[in-house]
Amino acid sequence: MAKAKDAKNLDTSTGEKIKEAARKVFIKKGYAATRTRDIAEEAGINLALLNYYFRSKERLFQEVMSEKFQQLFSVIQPVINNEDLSLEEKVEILVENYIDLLLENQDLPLFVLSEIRVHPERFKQAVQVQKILKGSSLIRQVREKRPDIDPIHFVVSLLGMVIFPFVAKPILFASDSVFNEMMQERKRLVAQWIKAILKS
Amino acid sequence: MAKAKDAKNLDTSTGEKIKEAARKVFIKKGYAATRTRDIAEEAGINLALLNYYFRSKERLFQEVMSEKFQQLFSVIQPVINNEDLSLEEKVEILVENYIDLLLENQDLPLFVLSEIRVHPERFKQAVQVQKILKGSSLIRQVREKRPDIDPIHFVVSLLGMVIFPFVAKPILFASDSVFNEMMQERKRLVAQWIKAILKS
DNA sequence: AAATATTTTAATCAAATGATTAAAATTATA
DNA sequence: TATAATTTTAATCATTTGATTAAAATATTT
Repeated sequence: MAKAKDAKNLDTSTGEKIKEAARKVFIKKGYAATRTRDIAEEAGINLALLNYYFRSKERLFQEVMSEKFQQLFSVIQPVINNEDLSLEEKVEILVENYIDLLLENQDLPLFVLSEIRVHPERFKQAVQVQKILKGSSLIRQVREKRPDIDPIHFVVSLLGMVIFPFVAKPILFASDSVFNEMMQERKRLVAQWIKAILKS
Repeated sequence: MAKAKDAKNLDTSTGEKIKEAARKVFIKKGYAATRTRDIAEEAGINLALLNYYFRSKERLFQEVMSEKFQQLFSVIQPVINNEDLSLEEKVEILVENYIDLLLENQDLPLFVLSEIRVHPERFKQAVQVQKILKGSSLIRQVREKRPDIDPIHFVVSLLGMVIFPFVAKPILFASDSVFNEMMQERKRLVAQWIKAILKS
């Protein structure tokens, strides 16, 4: 075989170069505004190679999106189902980890959410998220502590307080440095506030 | 003159038919995925009329977006600057009014936010929102009550708790009816919770 | 080294797309 | 009613776009 799949080529192979360029361009422009030529140029490869390696723009996008969707939930899943953590510990870790993830990938939430909005049919993974969440240790612990309120309200509040600033950043925040400092401060505040409303 | 600008034609005129179709299609698909032919078909008019009345796809979009951007903030502005309302009253009214607005226009936040993300340069209006917010009566009242915390944290939390469910709806909620009931219940909860964390 | 398989390139296609044009139809004005 | 202005239509343009093809270049196997 002539395929360059040796260890040292795994991260610089043509396929990976294309995928990395696709991540960058798809996330920056969204699916519809992205031209396969943009990706090819960004990757420094011939346009035909994109189709040679990934068949179509659509399939390349699916690979990128599937990866980004997972990235968005892989931080949550191990925490919300860790039976060894108390409810308050879960809240603290979730907030801290999620803000750190989003600070490193600020366009992630809006990229995923806006593509889902336009093409909900492509995201059957979303149904699974609902199931995993519903059956999680976190939800059970919240229900025990506050049987009077649907636990999803607390989860939505936590996620809203953490994710929304990233989604509304262009409207609400002036500079990057102000935003970043604010989000560091916010780790402590959101954890504190969620714990407070769980008691209220 | 031959223009049909009589009162009875104002809402069914060709220009308004095009604009209404543009609202529908742009919001459903986003700018990049929208074809001017989609809008023409939706409006039941000849494609050339779109350019005759609005010059270009770009200009038609600007009109629609400007309208929708305003819609998203016109509910807030009068409340946050009403000197006659106490902080707690402002919180209650903001939450109630905003949830009602978004229940009637569920795609509004994600439509506006995702277009801003992809084309931030087109939204100079966003800077004004920051100014108006910063100088609002609401911010002053929050600062008085909690001088220890940057008031923007509270505003972001309120907006996050209210807007995020609409943004994450396809992922977090199964059916429309469940969602709508949940959001009605949420009016009371978010108001209560924001008031609580203002005291914590 | 020769033969074979894989990767890369330049050229090209067909369809889609935003926009324009010139003529026809309609409406308003004189 | 005749004339002028406005609106609407069908046809067409020039680009753009995703994808393909056939040949060239490179790497692998025998």
